[in-house]
Parts: sequence; structure tokens; C-alpha cells
Amino acid sequence: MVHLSSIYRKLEEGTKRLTPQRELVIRIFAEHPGEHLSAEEVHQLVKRRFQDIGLATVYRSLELLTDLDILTRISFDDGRARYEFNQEETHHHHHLVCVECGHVDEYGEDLLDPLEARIFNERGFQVLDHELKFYGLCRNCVAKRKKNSGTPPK
Amino acid sequence: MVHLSSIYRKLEEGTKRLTPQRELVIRIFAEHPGEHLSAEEVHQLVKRRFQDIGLATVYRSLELLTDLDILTRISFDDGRARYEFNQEETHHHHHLVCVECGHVDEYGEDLLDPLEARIFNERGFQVLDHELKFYGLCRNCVAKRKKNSGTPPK
DNA sequence: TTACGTGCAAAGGTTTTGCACTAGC
DNA sequence: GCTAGTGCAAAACCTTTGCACGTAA
Repeated sequence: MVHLSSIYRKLEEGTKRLTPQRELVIRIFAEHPGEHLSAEEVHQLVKRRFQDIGLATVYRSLELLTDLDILTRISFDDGRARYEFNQEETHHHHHLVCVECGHVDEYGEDLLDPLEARIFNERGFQVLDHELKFYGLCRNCVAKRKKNSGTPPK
Repeated sequence: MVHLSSIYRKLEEGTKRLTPQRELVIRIFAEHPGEHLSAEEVHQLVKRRFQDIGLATVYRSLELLTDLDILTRISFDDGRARYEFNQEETHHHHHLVCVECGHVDEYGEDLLDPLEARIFNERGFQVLDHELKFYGLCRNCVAKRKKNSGTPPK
């Protein structure tokens, strides 16, 4: 759960104005938990649900919100950046990317803390954040493959 | 260590020709172990070390070599794709990305296998590959910060 | 010889930027 | 009223593609 009031406070602390456009971008993310939206997708959703705003404004809002640690930027190597609410206060989570259908799911557990301590000891590298993605087949696509396993591929 | 002969064999198996351009791209990676080169960087290096080849050819070579599992494509969210030799035969490694100076180092250990089994059991997601990046401060930048710790920031 | 590969330039897609106008605070 | 924010269009990037020409097998 994300608290909008804390977001507004962060904007004020950065002496950033709370404009209707920025509020709408934030609302889109609040209404789409667990999704990883691209700039274009945010733009379309804002237009459909509320009103037309400039795509450049969406980009600038996403950059601002990322700088304020309200959003996190992720890349799934599909040629465009994606964004989600920054969940550092609660916990890190990781991503399960299906190479068959493209679906991205989340995996809540964070088991990397001991590894981070070890990296600092061995290499002098002080970890601030990490990003872990698993590429593979989601439950549905595993099932589909099993179903078609009699059929020769291609 | 990468064996060039095995690369040439892979090209033949794919009925792909070993052209001078492709050979030069491969040599650039062989001469830059541990680096993560972008298409533009590969292009510049080939031009400087050997001869001028087309940038489009570099892109096509990188795509081909990635399809043949000779190279791996990685993204460090700097807006361009980067490539390195695929090290699946030896072992997975992860990346330590310094947020201060941008340097990318490698970390050899792969401790995720038990986690992958767990993900399949819990979620039905069959992991084929993974990608783990740690963002933080490299040894040098940690030292620099310590040295300047008397000075107030900015 | 002939299908595959290359180089060039043009096109495609995403993101950034310049500038005049608008609107929070 | 000032300054920051917006919208639009142009520009900047990275990457892909069409096509005529060249070349490895």
C-alpha cells in the first residue's frame, strides 16, 4: 500500500509543485499495483481515464518521481524503460520474466542480504541496491508446452 | 578463456559464414575480457585496431553472435545495449555497478540455484536464466568519500 | 555461381530538449 | 508576480531495415 500523503510531502520537500498532471501520473501507478508501466502506457492510461496530457510531461514526471525515490525505473530489455512504485520501505522484490509470453510477475522474497555483506568484505564494494531478474517460463507457458509435447516443435 | 575454434564451429553449424567483419568483432571481445561493450564501442574499437566497417554490420554481427549464444546481451540502463562473451559453460557471474563512477565489475559466485528450485516449487515458474546486478559504490569511490568526509557535501 | 553478407542511407522507436505559453505558490 | 511546469514540435539517440553491390563457399 502506498500512502499518497507521503508522496505529496516528498514533492513539497523538493520544492516541487503538485500539478494536476503529476497527480494523475501518480494515480495511474496507484491504480495499477504490480504492473510495470512504460511512459507510453502511462500516457495512454492517463488520457483514457482522465484527460489528455503531453507525452513529454509524462516523461518529465516519471523522471522527477524517480529522482524523489517515489518510482523505480526498471528495464526488461524490450527497448523501453518501465516504472513501478519504489518499494524500498517495505522490501525488495524480484521479477520473473516469461520469455515466451512476456508476462512479468513479482517474487517477494529477498534473500540477498548475506550476499551483500560478503561482497563488501571480499571486494570492498558497498552495495546500495540490487536488481534480480529471472528469465524463464511462467506456469501457463510451461503447461502449454507440456500439452503440445506430442507435437514436434515448429 | 574463450576458444575461438569453438566459436567458428558454432558459426558453421548455423551455416553462417565466417567473414572478416565477424571475425574482427569476435577479436574485439577476445581482446577486452571483462568489459561490457556497446555496439558503438565495438564499432570504434574495430575501426581503430583494424579497419573501417559499417555500424549496421556491427549490429548484425552482435545479433547473430547473441543468437548463437556466443555473446550475451546485458543492459545497464544507460540507454544502450551492451554485450559480453557468454560464460554459461563456465559459470554465471553477476555485475557490480558503481553509481558514482559508472564502473562495472564482475562477481563470480553464483549462489542462486537453490533459489531457482524454490521459485519453481512455489510459483510454477521454470527459471532458464537470471540476471543479478548490485548497484553501489566501488572500492575507489568508497575511499574517495571517506577522504572527503570532513568536507561538507556540495 | 549463388545465396548470404556488407555498406549506406533512410526509417523506426524511444527519450530529450527548446521555446513560448500557462499556472502553482 | 515569479518561477516552475506544460505542450508542442523538433532534435537527439540507439537500433533496424531496404536495397544495390560484393564475396565466401
